[in-house]
Amino acid sequence: MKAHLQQYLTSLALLSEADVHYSLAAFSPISIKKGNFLVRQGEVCDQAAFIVIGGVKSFSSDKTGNENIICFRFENEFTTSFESYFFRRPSPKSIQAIEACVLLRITPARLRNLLERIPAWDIILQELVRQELIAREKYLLAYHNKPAREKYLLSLQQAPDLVRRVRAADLASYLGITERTLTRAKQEAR
Amino acid sequence: MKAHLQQYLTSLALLSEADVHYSLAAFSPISIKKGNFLVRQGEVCDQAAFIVIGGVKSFSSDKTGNENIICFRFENEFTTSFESYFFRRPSPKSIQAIEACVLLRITPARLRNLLERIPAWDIILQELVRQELIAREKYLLAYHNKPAREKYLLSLQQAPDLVRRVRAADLASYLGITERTLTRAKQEAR
DNA sequence: TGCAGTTCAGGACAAATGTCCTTTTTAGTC
DNA sequence: GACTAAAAAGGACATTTGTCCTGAACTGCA
Repeated sequence: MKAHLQQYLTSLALLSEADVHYSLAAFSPISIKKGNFLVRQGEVCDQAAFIVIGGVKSFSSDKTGNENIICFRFENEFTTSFESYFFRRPSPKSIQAIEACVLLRITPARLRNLLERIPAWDIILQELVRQELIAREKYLLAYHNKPAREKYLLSLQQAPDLVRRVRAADLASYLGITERTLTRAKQEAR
Repeated sequence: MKAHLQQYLTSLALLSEADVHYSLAAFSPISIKKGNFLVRQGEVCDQAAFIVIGGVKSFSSDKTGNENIICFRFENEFTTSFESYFFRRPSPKSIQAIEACVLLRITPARLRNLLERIPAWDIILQELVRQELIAREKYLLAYHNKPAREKYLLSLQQAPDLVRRVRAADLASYLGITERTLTRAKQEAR
């Protein structure tokens, strides 16, 4: 169950074997169904999760319920509403399972404990934040200010697995276009 | 000249007076004209800068020269091509002065020196990265998947100073629309 | 003050995208 | 295998946005 996380933490080469072991104990496994929420926009996020199986989407939604997806996460990635989790503020976004998921969760309290006992966790978190920033910038630099067809072709090229895996409506939201426009782009690509 | 940076560093409450003093010495003042580049896309960024006076834009540009602006920075903010500066990789974006600027620059080598001598600089950098991530997410959560007029009204409301200060073409690029569309939005807002 | 370069507003038309809806396809369940 | 729900495709039309262009307003500097 925790084998993937164990391997992930080991591969970072920042923790001793004992540290990895101690760290694993701080995570609790949970299975959730497709459609369940890890966090709801406006609520304080009290968990970060390592995804063992499945995938999630992060998004904001307006009063009319339109979803604005800004990121997906899958196996062997962490997911949380970063600001909300660390600063205990209402979350600006929701995180929802787009597939049945198996997660390893950790509460802020347990994470604080890890940080006190194992200083290297500080490095790990720094790196996660950095990667997250780089990912957001990469998205903006590549997709922002591009017409729909180009964005679709780009996603096909840069993230074919994502295109295959998420449903059309979610991919469209991520690309900042409507489902109808995505269909047209697909059709023209044939 | 360095008074603003001194005040900025002091206000963080992370450095002793001596640390602040030592830190200031690592920064070199430079004046640049509107239009000059701090970094060019594709080159390795060898400076981070604290903006004393003026403003800059960060953007990617495609072969046709279209600018895709993803962020602005002004007085009392740091600016750099983060990944390029820290990992010595080609920068995915350019940073260019949109006004005459007075900057305080620091090279990666000098920053490393600061990090060795003053551990609190680690905290400062972490915080800068965090703020950067939060800013990008905030943009995406608020502006992504919104029609042009709404984005313009939102920027008017959330960042009126920015709207006043940057030229229309740059604001349009930042909002992901054309200058013509921005003009229409302005007209309808009257 | 006048001139040149830059920035901004807006007309006319074309193209892209969105809305609303129906049909087809797919996936899951008993 | 049949039934149901979910997802995807696509038609018809409205709206938004973009392109190309011109003229007005503004800015900096001689």
